[in-house]
Amino acid sequence: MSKQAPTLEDVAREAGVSRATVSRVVNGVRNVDPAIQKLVNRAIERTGYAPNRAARSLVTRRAETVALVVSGAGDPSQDTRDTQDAFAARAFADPFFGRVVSGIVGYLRPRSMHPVLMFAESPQDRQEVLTYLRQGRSDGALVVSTHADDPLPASLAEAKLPAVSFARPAREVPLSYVDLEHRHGGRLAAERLLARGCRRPATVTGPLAVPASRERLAGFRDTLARNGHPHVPMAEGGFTTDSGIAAMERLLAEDPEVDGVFAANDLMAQGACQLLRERGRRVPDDVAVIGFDDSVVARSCTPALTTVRQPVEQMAAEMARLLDEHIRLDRTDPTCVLFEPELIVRETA
Amino acid sequence: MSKQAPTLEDVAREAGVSRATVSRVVNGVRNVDPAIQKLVNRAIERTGYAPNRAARSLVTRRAETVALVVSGAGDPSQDTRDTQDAFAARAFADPFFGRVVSGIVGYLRPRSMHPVLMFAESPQDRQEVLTYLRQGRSDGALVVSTHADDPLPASLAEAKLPAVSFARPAREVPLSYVDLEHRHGGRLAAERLLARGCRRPATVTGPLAVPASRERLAGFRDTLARNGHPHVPMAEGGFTTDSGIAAMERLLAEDPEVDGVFAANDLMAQGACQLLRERGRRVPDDVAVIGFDDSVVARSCTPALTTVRQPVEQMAAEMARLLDEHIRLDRTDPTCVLFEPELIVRETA
DNA sequence: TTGAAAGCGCTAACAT
DNA sequence: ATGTTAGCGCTTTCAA
Repeated sequence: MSKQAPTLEDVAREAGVSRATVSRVVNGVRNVDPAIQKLVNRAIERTGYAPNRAARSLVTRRAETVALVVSGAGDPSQDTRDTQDAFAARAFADPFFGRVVSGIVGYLRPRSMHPVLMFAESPQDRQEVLTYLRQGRSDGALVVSTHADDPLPASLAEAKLPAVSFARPAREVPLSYVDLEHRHGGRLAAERLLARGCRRPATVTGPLAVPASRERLAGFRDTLARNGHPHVPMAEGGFTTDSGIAAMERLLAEDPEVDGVFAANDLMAQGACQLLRERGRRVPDDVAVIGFDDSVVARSCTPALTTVRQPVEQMAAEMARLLDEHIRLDRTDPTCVLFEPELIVRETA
Repeated sequence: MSKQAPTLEDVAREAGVSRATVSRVVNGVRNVDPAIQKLVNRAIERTGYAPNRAARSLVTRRAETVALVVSGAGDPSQDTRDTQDAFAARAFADPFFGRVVSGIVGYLRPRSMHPVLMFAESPQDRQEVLTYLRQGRSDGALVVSTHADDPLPASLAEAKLPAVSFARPAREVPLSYVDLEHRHGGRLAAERLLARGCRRPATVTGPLAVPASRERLAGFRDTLARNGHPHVPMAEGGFTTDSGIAAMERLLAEDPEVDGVFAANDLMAQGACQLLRERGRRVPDDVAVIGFDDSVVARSCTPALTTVRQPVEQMAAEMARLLDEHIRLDRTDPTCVLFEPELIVRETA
């Protein structure tokens, strides 16, 4: 820098008061004479003062920053640079992630906290996250796991670092999380198909390693079983459009007469619709399709997707709120907050 | 915290050396006796020491953090919470953004620098970004503008804050940037269509307010004009699949005989393909389609998209490298780095 | 209500 | 090669 940034000292001199007083004004502490307050504010303006975060953090012990960690399964063998890059891109490919960020930023920003983006795929990566937090670079972590057996939540809990996870950690880990009543979501989908008079329902599931996938499936199946459908054809997908296409193809091979499909997310539902049309089925007249999430594609694709809404933004905001609470209260018992899904009826079912 | 985090002092005591020596070991400074080094490292391990970032930043004047700013047009009237949330989600909806993040993280991470995510849509937001940087919370900014007339680059330049923009700032701003030779990209697409023997080419452009869109169009048009196609039907899109569908519909209305389409990004190309098939055209037999970007959808959609590749990850990494350089050299002249597009031939053309 | 002063944990210049 | 020491800019008792 050509010119040194102005410090509290400079402002104090300019205003003819002490550092402490300026600090009080800056931090909005009461017990400051309004006249002096004005004086100081003017001095701040004149000098163009901006408080140095490092100095403040050093004493407050707060970074006013949280880590937003996208954490994968963590096969150590895959730890190449290529995979890592792809990992980041893949995470962002799902519209789901944009909504998570949206909700988090919505909460953090008014509190002038900021999210630091981190990707953790390998054990080293995860170690780095821990070190990062222990250095106080961020006050806590918001974790979005892409795999069921992500070991990060456990490490975080063990290190007693403030953290909140999106979705319940797979193993029993004493960590706060927000989640959806996935089972209810599956039930809503089943009920809708039944109400439409579907006689041959089937489902495209998410990766069965993911608990959410299993629960959506369970809710769907149980409801159908209770209504005279003991066996429901299913095909596992990978939450991508492509995998939805492939899964639908298998479903059609198993039962060419399917007339109702529940896909465990919108991307796969979209893929299913696409394949059905290619195979000459009209949606929803021949086959009804229900998605999950109510992501942006649900609204924008044609025909518009009937889907089970997951209030991702709200969930993400709640995640941030919980973390904030843990940080400020310095230690809180693990809390979990569950959200209810909602059926959004559009054109496909 | 129940237990105070160990400090340099603690480690020094444990190892029986001075703070300075521990600091040297931690920072890998030479001139340290290997024996003592070992001693210190053991002490670090025993105490579980992690250097406090705030303290270090206070003296080094580095946050080891950069702001990754997604910056919009900034109509002050739209400054509602809803719009903001949508803004974040929208930015992430484009696979382009995931690639940018990928490239940036790929560069930053090995240098243990971290990106802080920020969205700037309103004037207040932009002011916040400036304040944030002036507080030293990040060492510089990587700016991805979603609109041509984004005023942030100018403010950054004026404040002499280290910053690099993705794409040339609209007005003449003395700021570093990386960009693509968009014109060449348009030319590649035109040449491909000509080589295939297309006689009635048309194009779906990006938003014409975006310089990149205009340049791709210019390159496409100029090349065709030089080859006997003075007039080329065009329809403006908005870089989304939907807008691609709508634009293709208009194009078909203007000339039902089109046999070659250049779309200014892959999402729109995908939309165009979709509509063409719905209208009974085979792709590429009846109509050839060329996209732009070579994003993940290009590879995954069927038929796979022939497209003009933009090396987004490399560009983003270069952006980070430039910023890093500016930060370390403390002041560098604005630099621009241009990348060359490349035609990727797949199935649609 | 305001000021003086201690100290947060670290790096770096200087001394040894 | 190692130790001593002076701050970095801020918040926060404690006095006044």
